[in-house]
Amino acid sequence: MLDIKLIQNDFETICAKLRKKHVDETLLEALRSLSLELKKARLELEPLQAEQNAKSKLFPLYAKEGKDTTALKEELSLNKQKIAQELEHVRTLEEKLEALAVVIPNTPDECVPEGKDENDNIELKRVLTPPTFSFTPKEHWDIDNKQEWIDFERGVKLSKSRFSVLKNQAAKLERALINYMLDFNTKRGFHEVAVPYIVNRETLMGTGQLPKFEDDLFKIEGEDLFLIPTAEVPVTNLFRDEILTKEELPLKMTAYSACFRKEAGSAGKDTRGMIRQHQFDKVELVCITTPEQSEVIFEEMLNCASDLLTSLGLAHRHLLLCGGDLGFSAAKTVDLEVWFPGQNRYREISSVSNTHDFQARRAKIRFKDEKANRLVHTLNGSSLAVGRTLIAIMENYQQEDGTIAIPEVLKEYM
RNA sequence: GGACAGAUGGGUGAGUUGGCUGAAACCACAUCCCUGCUAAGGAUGCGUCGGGGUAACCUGACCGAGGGUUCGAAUCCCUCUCUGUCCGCCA
Repeated sequence: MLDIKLIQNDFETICAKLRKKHVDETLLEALRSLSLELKKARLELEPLQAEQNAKSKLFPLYAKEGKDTTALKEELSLNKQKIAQELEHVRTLEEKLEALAVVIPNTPDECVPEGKDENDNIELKRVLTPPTFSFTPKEHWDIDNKQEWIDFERGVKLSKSRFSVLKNQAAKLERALINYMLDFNTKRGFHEVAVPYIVNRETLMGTGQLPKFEDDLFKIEGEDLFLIPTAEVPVTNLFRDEILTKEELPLKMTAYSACFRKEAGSAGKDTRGMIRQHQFDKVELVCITTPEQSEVIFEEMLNCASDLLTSLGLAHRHLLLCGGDLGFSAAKTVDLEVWFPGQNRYREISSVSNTHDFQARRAKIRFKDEKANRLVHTLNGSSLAVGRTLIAIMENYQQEDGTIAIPEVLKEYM
């Protein structure tokens, strides 16, 4: 959520920033006028309440002095009605304001480039050079054409399209990858946590998936509960409604979880193979920091994910997302794209974002700083999407005879 | 799933015959003093969010959530949620 005060006091700046994200300005104007209206309404309500409070305290005094309270009582009954009216007005405005405020995305950081979509993202750097092959490299489903590793057909039988089953070496590699990634992150100072895969509405509001993106989530029927789309959701919300001490920051966490996404709006995209599934595994990094240190932590997280790819021998590149491609909660995002020889292109495998205080304001995560309580910064990043790493290994480590080599660092995990 | 009990500030925990209690006390924490040695003593401060004011300060809301009764509710009534204990079930 944006800071309403900033919208009141520095409207033009907020508008200019959100223009990068192509937000409809009439929404912002509505938000501003609503917030001013609410301020005015409160100003009318509060003196009435103050009067009611003060005069109510007269009753015990009157009783002591034996004075008659009939007139006072009548006056306050009347005032009470006025309060009820004003209160109703204030609440209506509050609800409207809240409904509007929670669907407006975060403002992008200054470093975010202008742009419409993924074509306007800026490549920051490339790490490792893609491997060369003495034969034409295949896509992962062709390497494994007998479905010895990934059984797409039976995944569909069990559930529906975009579900798959891992078998044999693939199942084992998946497990090895999860352990390797968690160990790698732990060595970098991230503390491992294991969290629920089913969370409530407040939790999803906190990180910004709700109310706007309910269609992307799997909902538990008959309950106000949802399957998590990423571990970022429960891990960030661990500290919802809490006031942390400055000493315990930064909180650096890593978690493995299964992730569930409806992939609404992705019809026809990546329908083959394991790139885009309704259920996938991911190892996530989440940090909670002071505003002062969040940029440093961002780099640390990005390096962690990038180094992880390097350690697996996977060529990749860093992409600074442009305003139009930036997610709802993010102020700044760098995507990591790994080289897929079979597809002959880079594909996203990690995404590291700084949300500044956007999620913190929604989730009320604060820290004690000297005198005041301030909002923390929250950051998240994948390190890495496990399924995509698995198929990246399949494509990059494929041999001419159809077998697949195992990256050196994973051997002890297999 | 059934029965009973409970839900108060960072923690423990008073307050539940409605009225200067937004909240005792203790612990923790912060600053200062004393003392000097690893422990102790003293003073002050210390809930959250918001509005007004240069400031001192004034003021609104909040005692699980929502609603009700009342001039006035942490305290009474209703609904919901959660936690604990016992029973049932179960990996």
